[in-house]
Amino acid sequence: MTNSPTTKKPRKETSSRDAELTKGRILDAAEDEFAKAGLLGARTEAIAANTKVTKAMIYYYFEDKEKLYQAVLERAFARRVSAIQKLDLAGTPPAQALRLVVESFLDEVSQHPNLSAILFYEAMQNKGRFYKDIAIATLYEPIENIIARGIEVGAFRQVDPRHSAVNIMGACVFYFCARENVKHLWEPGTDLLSPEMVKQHVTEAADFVLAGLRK
Amino acid sequence: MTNSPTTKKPRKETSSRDAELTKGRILDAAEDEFAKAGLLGARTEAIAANTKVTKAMIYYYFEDKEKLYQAVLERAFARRVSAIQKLDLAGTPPAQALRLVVESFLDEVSQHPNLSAILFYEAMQNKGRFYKDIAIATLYEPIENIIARGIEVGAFRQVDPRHSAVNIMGACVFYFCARENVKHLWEPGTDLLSPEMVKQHVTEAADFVLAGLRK
DNA sequence: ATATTAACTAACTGGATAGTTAATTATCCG
DNA sequence: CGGATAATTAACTATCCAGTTAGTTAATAT
Repeated sequence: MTNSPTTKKPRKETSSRDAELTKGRILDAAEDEFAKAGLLGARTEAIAANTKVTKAMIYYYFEDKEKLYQAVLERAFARRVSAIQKLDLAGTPPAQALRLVVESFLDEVSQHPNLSAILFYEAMQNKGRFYKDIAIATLYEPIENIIARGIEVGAFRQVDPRHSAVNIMGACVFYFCARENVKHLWEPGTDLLSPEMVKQHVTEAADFVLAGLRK
Repeated sequence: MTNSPTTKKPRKETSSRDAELTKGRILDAAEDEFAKAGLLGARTEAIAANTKVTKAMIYYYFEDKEKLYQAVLERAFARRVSAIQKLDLAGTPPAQALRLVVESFLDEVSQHPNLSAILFYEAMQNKGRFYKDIAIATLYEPIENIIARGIEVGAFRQVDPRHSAVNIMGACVFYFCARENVKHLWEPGTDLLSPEMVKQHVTEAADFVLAGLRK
C-alpha cells in the first residue's frame, strides 16, 4: 500500500532498510510525542520506542531533537494550511465563505489534533520561536480577509479583523486542546473526540462564530 | 507591609526565617515555573533559584514536586473562581450578566495569566488528573446557567449551554495562551499583555460572545 | 543562659536522558 | 560475485535533575 508496483523508488518495496519509510515512521512517532509533551518534555527514547528502529536513527536522519521538532512542525503545519488554501472562495459571499473555512478548518483539526497541541506548547514553552513569521500569517490571513470583506459589504459588524480572527481560532480549537479538562463537564467516560461530539462542536462553533460577526 | 504591627504572628516581622513568607515565595516562584513548563517540564532548581532559600526547602514545606504543583493549582484556581463568585447576578438580565462575567473573568485572566497556561499544561500533559471534578464545574456552571436562563427568557439563541460555555472560554483565553504565537500577526515588538492591547481584546471578546448568543 | 525546636543549607545520590561512536548488516551496482 | 555504501544497532558518556541526608543557625520558651 505504501508504494504502487509501478513506481520506481530507489529502494525496494518489501520494507526493512527503507530510508523514506523510516524517516516517516520517526516523524509520526515524534509528532505524537511532541503533542503529548512539547519539545522540552518529549523523550527521544519514547519516540524511538514507537518506531521499529533505534534511537540513533533519529540522530542519523535528523541532526538533533530540535531539528526533528522543526521537521514535525513544518509537515503538520503545511497539512493544515493546505486544507484551507485548497478552498475556492473567490465569488463566495463572506458569511458563506467564513462558514466554509471554519468547517473545513475544524475538520482538519479533528483529524489531526496533534498540531493544535504542538502549537500550544510552541507558544508556551518556546515563545513561538520556531515560527518563521510567514507561517502563522498563512493561517490567519484568509480569515482576516474574509472578515474585512464582510465588514465592507455590510454583512459583518464593525470588528477588528485581527482580534476577531484570533478569537475565532480560540472558539474553534479550545475544545480540542482543553478536552482533558473540560471532559469533566460531561458524563464520565464521554469521549470528546467521538464523531458525534465533534460534529456537535463543529455546528455549535460555526454557528457561534457566524452569529458573533453578523450585523 | 507583610504583617501589621498589631497582629501577633508566631514569627517576627523583620523577615528571614519566616515560614509563611518562605512558603509564599516558593508558591510564587513555582507558579511562574509551572506556567512556563508545566508539571513535567518544571525544574525544582529553577523554582528554588527564584526563592531566597535552597531547593531543599521545597521538599521541607511541600513533600514533592507534585504536591507543590497541586498547592499552586489550588491557590490560583481559588483566586479565579472567587473572582466570578463574588459577582451578584441574581436580578441581572442574561445578556448583561454574561457581559459582566466575561469582563471580570478576562480581568482576572489578564492579571494572572499564569493559571491559564497551567491549566493548558494540565489538560495536555496530565490529562486533567489534578482536577477534583468539582473544580472545573465551579468555573463553567455560572456561565452555563446564565446561558440557559437567556435561552428560556428568549434573549439568546437555542444553543447547547455546555458547548457554548466551552467555546466562550476558548474565545476568551486563547488570546492569552497563544499570545507568543499570534504576536507575529502584529507589528514586531507589540506586547499583547499591554493595558491597551488587553483592553481591546476584552471589548472585542465580550462583544463577540454577546453577539454570538443573542437572538 | 541554655535547651529545644523550627528554619535552613551544602553536598550528595541514583536514575534518567540527549547525543555519540564504532562496529554490523543489508542492498545496490558494476 | 564482490566491493562500496546506505541503513541500522548496541553500548557508551556526560550531563541533568528529583529527592535525600546530615549537619548548622536562629528564635523561643523556661
